[in-house]
Amino acid sequence: MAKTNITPREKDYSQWYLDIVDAAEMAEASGVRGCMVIKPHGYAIWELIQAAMDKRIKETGHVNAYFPLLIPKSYLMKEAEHVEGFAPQVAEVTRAGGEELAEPYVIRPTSETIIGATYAKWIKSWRDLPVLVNQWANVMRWEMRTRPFLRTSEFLWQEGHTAHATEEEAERETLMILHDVYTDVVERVMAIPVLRGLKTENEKFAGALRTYAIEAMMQDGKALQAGTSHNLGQNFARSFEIKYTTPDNREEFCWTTSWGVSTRLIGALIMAHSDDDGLVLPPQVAPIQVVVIPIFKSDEERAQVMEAVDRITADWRDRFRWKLDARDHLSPGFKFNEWEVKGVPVRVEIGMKDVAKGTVALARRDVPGREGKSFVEQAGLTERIAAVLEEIQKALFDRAQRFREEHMFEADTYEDFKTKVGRGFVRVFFDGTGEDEDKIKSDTKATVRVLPFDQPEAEGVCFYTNRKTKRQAIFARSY
RNA sequence: CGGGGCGUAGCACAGCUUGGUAGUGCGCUCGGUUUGGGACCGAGAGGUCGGAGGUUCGAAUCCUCUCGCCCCGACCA
Repeated sequence: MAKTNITPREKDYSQWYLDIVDAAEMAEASGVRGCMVIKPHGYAIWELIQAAMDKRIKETGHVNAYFPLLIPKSYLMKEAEHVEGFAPQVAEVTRAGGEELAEPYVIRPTSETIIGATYAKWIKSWRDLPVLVNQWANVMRWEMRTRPFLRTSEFLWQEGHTAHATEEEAERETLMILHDVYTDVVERVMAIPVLRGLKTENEKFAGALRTYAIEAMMQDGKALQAGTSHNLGQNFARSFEIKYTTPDNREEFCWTTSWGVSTRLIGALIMAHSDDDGLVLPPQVAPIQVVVIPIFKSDEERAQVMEAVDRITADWRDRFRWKLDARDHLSPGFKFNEWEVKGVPVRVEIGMKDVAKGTVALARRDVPGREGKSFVEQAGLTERIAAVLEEIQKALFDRAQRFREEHMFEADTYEDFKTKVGRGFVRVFFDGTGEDEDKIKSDTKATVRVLPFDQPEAEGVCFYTNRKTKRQAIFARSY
């Protein structure tokens, strides 16, 4: 009998992804085109990511607030580049209360405009700055083609919006979020290594001066933009008249930023770590870190096994997120598979043999099969599990990093580039224009993911234009 | 919006060509036996066959219209 009904990655990566989402009960289709129901297991993962992000957002001086779902259409129209970028994706509300509205509302695709209009009222003096606000919200962008978590018409995210007195301060904020919040959470909590850098003009946020991003590599060698941080310059400040009076009584426009990560991170989590048996979760974002499966035949055995379970789990309450699976109509084998598919990092099996020997069976999700299963003493089990959870967290990051290194290429010529770009990231000297990027994209489906922060000292030759340049870019196909 | 496909039980599908009692597997309910890698036996519940119209003695099946969904391509956190 087949172990799972999950399509192997090698056969069809895209179907594998959909199968994982379904089998692990993370999300399902809804009655609304392009919108998913996030099921409890998927949502619990989101809550853990959210908690880690929220903690760091607050530690870095920001506060949470909430702005409306609906935005007057005229607001969206104010920033020219912004309108052009978002107009095709915006849903509008034209009727309410049984009547045609005098001015339509748009359902927010992002909140720069309504927050800009608000900040114009909040900010009068240099003493009011900086304004450091974040909101957790849903947004809607009408997408032609959707995939659970990776791209849905409605998605959940956080969007930070800050206003500053100087360009330098806004730039510092933009980079601080990228490094200290986004990279920290994605690498340390989600165990996904990221590349950091600047987006090209082609790839930046509509209305931004500059966009910085973290990019993660998926197991099929494609890139996933995992978070973006924008220095908006004075673009929105001018459109919305976000102005302040300086200490020497001059009126100046503010410098604003915005930055966000979304439920797409759950897609990254799946595609970075999971295998053909199901979801694999880093312990820090696992809703259940340890599952205990008791095994017994008679009521008498049950009593003995459960007594041992109570004993070994007595001090777990504040240590682990754990669950006892005592459902007695299901076989142990069924339960093993079910919790594996759902990505639970550690499984403890305990039956009569263990009761007799004072042991348990301990299985690691990141090491499938017999290899990941060992028999350990009940004494000291709590500490042992704590250590194993840390090992798994580290092992997943190391594995993902190794994978990325193995799929990181360099290319000197366009021909060479073409042979490599389908397999991973390609780092090249590049001084091409936006038109060149478009051409490369239509030829190869690859785009500049980032102009990495770690640029070389030495000059090289652009792989596309053959001109000398010091600028390097990382190209990849992306989600 | 173009190209392709599909709507039959909670899910996956067969039945349609050639009209005649609506089926199979999984799941679900009940009873019993089971339980160290997806247990088994028995009994049972569950359907306006996407919708509307038409042809016919009779339509899941044939015809017309309609609605919805999925996949592939053009947009994107």
